[in-house]
Amino acid sequence: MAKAKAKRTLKWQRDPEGMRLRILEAAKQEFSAHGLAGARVDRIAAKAGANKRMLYYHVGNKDELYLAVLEGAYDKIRSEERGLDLEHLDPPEAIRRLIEFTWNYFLRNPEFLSLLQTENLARAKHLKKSTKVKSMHSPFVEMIRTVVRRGIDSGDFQVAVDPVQLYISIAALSFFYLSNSATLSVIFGRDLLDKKAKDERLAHMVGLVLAALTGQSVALFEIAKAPKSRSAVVQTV
Amino acid sequence: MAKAKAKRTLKWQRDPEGMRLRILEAAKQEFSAHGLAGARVDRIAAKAGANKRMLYYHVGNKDELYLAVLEGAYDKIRSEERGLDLEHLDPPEAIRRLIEFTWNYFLRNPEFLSLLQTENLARAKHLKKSTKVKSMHSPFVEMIRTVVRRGIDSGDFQVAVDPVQLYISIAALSFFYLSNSATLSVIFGRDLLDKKAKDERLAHMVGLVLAALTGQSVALFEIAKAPKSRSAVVQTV
DNA sequence: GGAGAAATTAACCCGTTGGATAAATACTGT
DNA sequence: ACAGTATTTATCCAACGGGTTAATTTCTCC
Repeated sequence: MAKAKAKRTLKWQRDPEGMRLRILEAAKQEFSAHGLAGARVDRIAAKAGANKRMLYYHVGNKDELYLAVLEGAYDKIRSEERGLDLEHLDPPEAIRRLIEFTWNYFLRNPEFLSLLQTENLARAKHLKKSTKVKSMHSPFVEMIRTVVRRGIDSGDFQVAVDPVQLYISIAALSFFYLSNSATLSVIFGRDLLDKKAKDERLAHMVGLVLAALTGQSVALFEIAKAPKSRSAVVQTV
Repeated sequence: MAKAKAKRTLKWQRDPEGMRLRILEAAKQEFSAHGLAGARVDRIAAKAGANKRMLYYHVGNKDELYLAVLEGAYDKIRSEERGLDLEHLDPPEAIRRLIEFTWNYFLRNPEFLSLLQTENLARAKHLKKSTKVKSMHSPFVEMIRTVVRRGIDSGDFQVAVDPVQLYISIAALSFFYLSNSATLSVIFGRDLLDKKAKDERLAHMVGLVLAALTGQSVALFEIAKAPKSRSAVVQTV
């Protein structure tokens, strides 16, 4: 019989790279769903369609696996941010885009939020060991610093802000809302994740930050576009 | 011999209430330090100076213990907030005080942050079971709503904001900074918890929120008190 | 086509951990 | 003072979970 063809039913196939990816993906799911201590090595193996031994063979023990996942997560968001191209937008638009990107990225990648929470619960014990992660953030900070400086020079922004401080605030507004939506929804008795609530939140955040930077609180919220002079405009809810 | 006096060395004393408190305190420490899955029942017992059996006798199993801790945490912050007395301050001052209180409360009670993170990792599974917690938040929201309304009527605030949205933003700015300070300090390469950094953060947050509400970005940052007309003022860093 | 390396499976090991059982000790009211 | 109950201690254990060892199968290159 032709050798290339009916190779019979092999019990398994070799696929080191694919296996490694499946393991990391499964681990990401598991760690973000259950935290570091709550994660189960057996579940990761099962989810990856692999034998538990494979985790140790391809990545390492539980902690190393976790760090690999974490590094991958940072890698992904920073690389997407690099494509934002804020240089060619006028400063207020650049800030708006950064906020919108951050918000949407967090929405699309809830595991990223969970992983960060988990790592902070561990006081960044693992991240501190990583050499990769430390180096990839200064370009990002410079990107924001440039936007701020341009905004001041153009007169769009009233006050210079430390770019790190600004980025932390932008991230905070999205991060806290989303990562704590479960408890917040319970205590405030409303679903913070339905369509309408999410739209309102984005508008609120953009308004808050841009108003503070530009001093133009009329443009604060989108619905405040055509108000009757200076009297207050009530935001949706 | 006098009975009240030399009662000899008792092997142990009864103290149900004290024991319960010590257990809850120890559990708070343990859960906030290690998360739900990472917490060890034996460690809690040891830390409480008790026998493991006592946890089950006085509170319940691990999950019930955890919920009791969580409820206690919410209870404490809401009760302190009730003493803020925002009604008698003019609106911008009231907001400033709320921000400062929130910031300082989180600083003084880091376990509260950890507990919330842990509970959100669990998607509020436990909190949903709690009947106590749900009821104690509407007064708080009303308190903020009143401040906002007063600010609009007085002309201090330019735009009406949903009080829940506003509170979430205020909490977010402090919460994220503090709860994620470990990873943020690593990736940005500076210690976000030293004295100077904390002072700057508080000023930044107050400036951000008040500028957005009042539209007075000149008063944004404390150091921007005496700027040379409308040109930009560089914030500390 | 087959030897040796790479990848994967299967089975096991052993400390840990949440929880339970039973016995001992301290109070309280009478 | 003592009986009965509330509180606490002393052990125990079965399941779990991370990690390891050893055998099996597939692939590659000569």
